[in-house]
Amino acid sequence: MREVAALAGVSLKTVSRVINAEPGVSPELAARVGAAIQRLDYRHNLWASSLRRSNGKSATIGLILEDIGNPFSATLHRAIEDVAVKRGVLVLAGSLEEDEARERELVSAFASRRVDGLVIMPASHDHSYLLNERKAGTPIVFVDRPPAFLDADTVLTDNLGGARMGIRHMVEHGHHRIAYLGDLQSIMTAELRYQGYSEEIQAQNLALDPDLVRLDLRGIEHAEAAVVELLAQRPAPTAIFAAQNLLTIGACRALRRLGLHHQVALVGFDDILLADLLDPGITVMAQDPAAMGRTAAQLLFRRLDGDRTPTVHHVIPTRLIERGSGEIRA
Amino acid sequence: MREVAALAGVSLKTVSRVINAEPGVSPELAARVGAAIQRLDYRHNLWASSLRRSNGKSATIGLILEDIGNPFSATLHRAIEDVAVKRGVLVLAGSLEEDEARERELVSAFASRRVDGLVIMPASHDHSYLLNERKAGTPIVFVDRPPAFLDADTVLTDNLGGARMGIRHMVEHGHHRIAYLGDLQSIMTAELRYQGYSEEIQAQNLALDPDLVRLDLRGIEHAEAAVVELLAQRPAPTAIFAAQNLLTIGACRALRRLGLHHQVALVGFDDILLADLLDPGITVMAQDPAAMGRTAAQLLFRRLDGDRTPTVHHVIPTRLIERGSGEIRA
DNA sequence: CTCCGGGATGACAACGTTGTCAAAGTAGCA
DNA sequence: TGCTACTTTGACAACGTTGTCATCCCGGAG
Repeated sequence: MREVAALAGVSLKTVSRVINAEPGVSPELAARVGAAIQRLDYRHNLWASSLRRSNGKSATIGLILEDIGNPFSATLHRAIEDVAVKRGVLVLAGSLEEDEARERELVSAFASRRVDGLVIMPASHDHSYLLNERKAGTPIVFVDRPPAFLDADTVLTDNLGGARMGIRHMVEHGHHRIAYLGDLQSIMTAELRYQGYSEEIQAQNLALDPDLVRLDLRGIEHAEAAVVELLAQRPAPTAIFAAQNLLTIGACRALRRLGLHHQVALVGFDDILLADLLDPGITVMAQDPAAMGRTAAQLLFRRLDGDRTPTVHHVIPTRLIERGSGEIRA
Repeated sequence: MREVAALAGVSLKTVSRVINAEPGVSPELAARVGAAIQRLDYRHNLWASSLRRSNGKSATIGLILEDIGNPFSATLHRAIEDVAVKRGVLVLAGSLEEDEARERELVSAFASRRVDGLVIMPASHDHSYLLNERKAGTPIVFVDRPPAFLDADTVLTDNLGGARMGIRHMVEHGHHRIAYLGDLQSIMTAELRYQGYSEEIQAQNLALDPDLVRLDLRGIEHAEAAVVELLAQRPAPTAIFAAQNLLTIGACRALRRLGLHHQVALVGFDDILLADLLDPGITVMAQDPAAMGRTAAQLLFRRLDGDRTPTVHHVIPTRLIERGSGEIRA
């Protein structure tokens, strides 16, 4: 900037004025400064600028996701970016992989970079450590999973309601023995989905049979094995509710392997790309990560704009997509 | 930091020394400073620090992708993150959506944030504008698509070779009339895949029939319509090569709709989640976005570490995954 | 002619940090 | 005792920018 000022024969401050389009610079000087900027291909230093400015905004927000690479997180990320670009804000993102320590590391890395706000899909179960950040004025929005020991804005999928709806759908198709495949119970969303399953089973006056339930499954292979086991029981379940993406795929694989994919009903939680090309298509309770991201980002920016109203808890509904596998009758 | 110094009863500089773990601070003072840092929950300001430091590293890199939300980009992003975390580096990412202007905006936004390096999956066709960044010492690596009018490190999929292998595979299964579905020819990778198709067709002494080729298709619906058209011709093609993800899905849908999915062979470029659950499974030439991301990140960090050797061009091979649809005989 | 008002411009300090260098303290040795 | 050598600590400037305030210049009114 000093060089630009020298080349244009003006003071530093005038260059600053031109860059920030402040009023009160004669057109002639502005042109000279503009030319100098071009010639030296000068780049404004946003950090120095935000360091000096009183309110010190960095036009950057931090995003903490379970895994940037998985489709759910990636769609969420993209939706947040779409809201952010409109305000010239960039997004720093990091993956957790269910690692609580990593969560704190990332928050701390974001804090040293003075992000304006934080969107978190948490892995840990105590967020009181975030009190400092909030005291420093950084708004925080939780997505997909709620905060613990901290009151903060939240955007969640209707896990409990979605699971109940999925179970009800199968009951309506005549099923009484519905097996359940669940992810790690330590994950709040997994717990809620299981709660939805058991509530709905009981609401329908069915027996909650522990032999039909497989929890803490990680990944496709585990689910596949679990389904083979479940179907070997007598009486065998006539329907399966898979409470997560990969578990649905595993269940699907197992059913095909056993040649039962036209006999045993299957409903999955969370949509799967291509699920409509299969035969039968896989019926799912679809989440809406794009809506979640959009909502979370809008909430965050409202807070950044000074909204000090009490914390808000959004619940994004799930949608039943009937494709065949969930409509197989008992 | 001033407050920390006051509370600990030491000078600013001593606090700075403790934070950066510089040698020559007595353990007693270090402990006092540590306690003060805890008590005031002081946060180091990385930008002020990198502003002052001579080499001024921001421990942040910029990543420009076609669409953070699509599985290919997301996997690449994740692979880059995995390399970056090991060095305590964070990743800023943005989506292009094939918008050349947006590409320059993003580069400029990254530049004002003083990122240490840039990984770009470009949309534009002239990258001479990046010369400034490079002159400023920012290493740049291109992924998936090569730079134009700029010599820079590159990590590409073997598009031409992959397409040739896919075509050869179908020829070996007795096909002579192989249709081609291609994305926008303006995209370099699409052009290369088409070139692979035509080279291999000619190398096999087959006729390159323009009636079998549909280029500039965007998305599932277009591909679906194109396949219906292609198969209405007489003589009809006996095999289809879909040169991109969504086009493969579109082709698959069309074949199912026509009831020809067991008669007409199909090979897609780029793998599809769940492709093995379909009947027949979809044979693809799989790219390896994780390897591309890893390679690109390693390259970038080598440059950041001072590697000044001539530019490098990595080609990541594709892999043929046989699942059934590509092995249907003519 | 002086004086006032207002627009254009610049000098300077400050944001939070670290590199440089000097000062102060301690120990060892002749 | 006086000197050196070394360790520990702090004062100060500087990184690139902007907020504050002073200065300068010009035209118009008294």
